[in-house]
Amino acid sequence: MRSARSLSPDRPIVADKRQAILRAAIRIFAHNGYFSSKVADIAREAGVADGTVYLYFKSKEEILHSIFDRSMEEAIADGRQRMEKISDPRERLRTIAHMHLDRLGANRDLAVVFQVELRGSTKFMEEFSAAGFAEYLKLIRSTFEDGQSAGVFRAELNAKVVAKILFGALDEMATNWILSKRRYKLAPMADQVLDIFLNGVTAK
Amino acid sequence: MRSARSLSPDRPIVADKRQAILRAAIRIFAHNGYFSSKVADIAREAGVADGTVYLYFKSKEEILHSIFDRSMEEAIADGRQRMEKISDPRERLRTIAHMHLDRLGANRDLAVVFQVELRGSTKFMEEFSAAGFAEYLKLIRSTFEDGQSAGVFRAELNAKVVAKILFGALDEMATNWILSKRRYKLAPMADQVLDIFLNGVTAK
DNA sequence: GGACACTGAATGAACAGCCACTCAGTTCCG
DNA sequence: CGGAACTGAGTGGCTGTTCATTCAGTGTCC
Repeated sequence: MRSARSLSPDRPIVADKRQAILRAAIRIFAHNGYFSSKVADIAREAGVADGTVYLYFKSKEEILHSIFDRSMEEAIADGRQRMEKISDPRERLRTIAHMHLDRLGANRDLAVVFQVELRGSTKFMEEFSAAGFAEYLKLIRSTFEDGQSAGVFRAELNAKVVAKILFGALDEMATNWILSKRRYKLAPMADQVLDIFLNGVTAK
Repeated sequence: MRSARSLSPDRPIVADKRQAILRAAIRIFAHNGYFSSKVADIAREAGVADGTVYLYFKSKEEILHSIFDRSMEEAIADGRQRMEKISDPRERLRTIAHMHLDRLGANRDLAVVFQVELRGSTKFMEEFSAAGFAEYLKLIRSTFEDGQSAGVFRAELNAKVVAKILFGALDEMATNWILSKRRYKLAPMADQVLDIFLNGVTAK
């Protein structure tokens, strides 16, 4: 190890602890719900003292925000990148849908936080909605509009509504998957949604 | 009025107070969120003392449950009744969708409770899901299956998934309507959803 | 090399505020 | 008068947040 840590001057192990706390919080929130989760539980799960949590986060609420921000940022960056290589609007929507369910399906705890905990108050909803969800809906919508311009999709449809429909359908798949006792793969549901959706919006 | 109340033997004004508390709770929950709502606030809004709330409800949580139970019961009874007069599966789904958004669109506070507050914890979600949502999904699903048998809808589609898609789309319309700053009518969105949905699932 | 001073990350006990729920007492009504 | 309905101040338990204290690691000076 030696003086390796002098490479990151001020905060040697910092990134790890922050990360550990976030990971712990996702698990705790998912299992107990945001409001029933105690900061002390998160600290224990992360292997740090209660006070340490407050060296990295201003409040319990900020932890929830950070979880959302990090994940959403990652997802959108990831998405934009994939979009660059695809030009067909139908394929683009297909990719978006798959990425959506892939991501949630890969981490059940995170999915619970996204599908349930983040929805639990208008206050949160408005904040989060303003931030990431809105942007995500816009991505779907503009992709759809491209398809309309290209004559692939029915021109008379309201793109904003169409975007909500696709999002809502995917969202319901995710929520149902979490609540279901049965264990099945989430990602493949995307194809069934797309089948109906694309069939419904494609210009003849 | 006089001795009219002796018609309901044991609890004269009971229904009124119970009703008042429920109504108050809907407003308070919608404005502050379930967890931030104080029982004292509900009591004040209902014009009763704190303790009175506990004469009618075992706990704060039971109030939330009652709101859900009453509304859902009413909605489903109402729905079944309307279904009797309609035989065409497409018309049935259209009616379900309209009733869904009509009901939520008619009472914003109740809509907030349903779309946001009831979704805020896996615990609630599981309980509620088990109860009413599941039954509602089943109603959609079996209506769709009738349509499949009749050759109206594509036979190769998984009815369970189709039901989730329709529900998810409607649900998203409602949630978006609540969160939106813009004021618009919710009910008409049903037609736009149905246009795409029916177009997507109809047998050619 | 080693003694000393310094730094700031980490700790966890203690605090302070909050609020669901209780219950002893009051009011109301027949 | 008696019982039922109602009241609302008080209580107990809980938990987010703070902060005095610790101490491993680092730099400085002789």
